[in-house]
Amino acid sequence: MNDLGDLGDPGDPGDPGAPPRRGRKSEISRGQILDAAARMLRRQGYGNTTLRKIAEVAGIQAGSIYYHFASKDEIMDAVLERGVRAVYEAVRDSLAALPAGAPHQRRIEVAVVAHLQALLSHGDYTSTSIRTYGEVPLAFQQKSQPLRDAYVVLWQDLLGAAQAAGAIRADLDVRVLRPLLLGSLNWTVEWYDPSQRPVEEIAAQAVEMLFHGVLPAET
Amino acid sequence: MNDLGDLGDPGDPGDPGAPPRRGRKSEISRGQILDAAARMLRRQGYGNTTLRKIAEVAGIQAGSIYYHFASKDEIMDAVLERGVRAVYEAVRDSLAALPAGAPHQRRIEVAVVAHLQALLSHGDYTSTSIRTYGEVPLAFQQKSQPLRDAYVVLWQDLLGAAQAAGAIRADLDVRVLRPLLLGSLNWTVEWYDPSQRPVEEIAAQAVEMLFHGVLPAET
DNA sequence: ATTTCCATCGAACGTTAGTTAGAAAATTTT
DNA sequence: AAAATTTTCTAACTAACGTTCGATGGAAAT
Repeated sequence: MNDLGDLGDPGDPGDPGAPPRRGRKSEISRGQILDAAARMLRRQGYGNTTLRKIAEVAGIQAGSIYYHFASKDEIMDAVLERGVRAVYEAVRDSLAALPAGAPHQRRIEVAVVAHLQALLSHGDYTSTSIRTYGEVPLAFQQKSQPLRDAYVVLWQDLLGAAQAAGAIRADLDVRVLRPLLLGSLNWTVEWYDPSQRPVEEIAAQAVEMLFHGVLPAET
Repeated sequence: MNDLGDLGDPGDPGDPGAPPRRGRKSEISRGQILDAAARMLRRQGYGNTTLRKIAEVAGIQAGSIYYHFASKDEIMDAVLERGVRAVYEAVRDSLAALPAGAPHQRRIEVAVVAHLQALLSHGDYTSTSIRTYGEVPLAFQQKSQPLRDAYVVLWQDLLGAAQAAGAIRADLDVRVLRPLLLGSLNWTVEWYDPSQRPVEEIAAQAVEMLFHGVLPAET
């Protein structure tokens, strides 16, 4: 639910005994600001996204944002983290939902589908966290770095275990395979159009290509 | 040499009889400005790249930039176009250098290698044209659009012809295959580290995966 | 040595950015 | 309904932005 709660230090002045009062309206505005920010960040990047434009989209005044966030950077941070987290948790959970001892091939397939699904359905947050991450000041690249690293490790383990078990060709370097695969998936945010094809179709073809390649079977 | 000459409309006021004077120093500064701009654009995106920072990196004063370029947008434009052009021409030329009637599989392999090679060796220009393109005002997304479209058509034809000839599985949709493949290659600008592996190695593995997939051969 | 042109500087312009703070409006509590 | 609190607005500040322009340095041409 409150998938932002664990980074909301600013609203918590160090009084753990006090319940969060009553204020309900605040949550709504906060959400609208984040939605507006994510949308603008995705389309115009970090430097071109101004607080005044975010405020306009969110339907409030620029100064009012500071009631909810301490700075522009804090908004960026929240959007970025939410994006990675959505993808990370989707993949992690879909793997956990698999019966123990599921074949490696099936695990990889499930992870690919979950990654794509999360990426393309959470819209602006995930797209932003992919497109905008590289151009954001190092200071808060580092903030979401642990989560990003954990995600890399997740895939590395997944693929590494598969190769160790003989489910992936031994002549391929998993350290190259992984970024090539994830790059292919991540790039979909640049071209995928939901009105053209369902996500499942893209996912299915990606899995098919990944496993068997594009050459015709040699019958 | 002057690989920018064919887009240099601004410096060409419509007097084709006049030789370009003598000014040689100007070309140097112009190049330094572009290099600096490409580097900053890649790292900080469009909105965060300021003329003053570009000037600082180029070793001149902010105002001096206007002797060489009419506006900030013109610099962006030049960097962006140079990036796509480098990749487009590399792939086109490497295909043209192939003996007529080369097998489809070989043609695809050559194109992949050329794309990756150009992408990762031209550094900041190509990276910028990939990372920054999406967040730039529509006004001059359109300026390099024809070139980008031409590049898409090139790949579409390459892959389409291969499939028509039976060199690519008939059950795959080339309209999905193409962006998945190019996405995989384009994403390398985000992770590739020249000090770790030569480009050729990445290219070789990408081709191998593309053709045969990651599953072990069923012997 | 002087003139001529090229390239750069330096200081300023108007604008807009993120941010702040006190007043005003909504909302909730009593 | 009044009081207390939460949320928003308004108006301003400073800093930095892209840009302009006259003055200035330096190299080539006379």
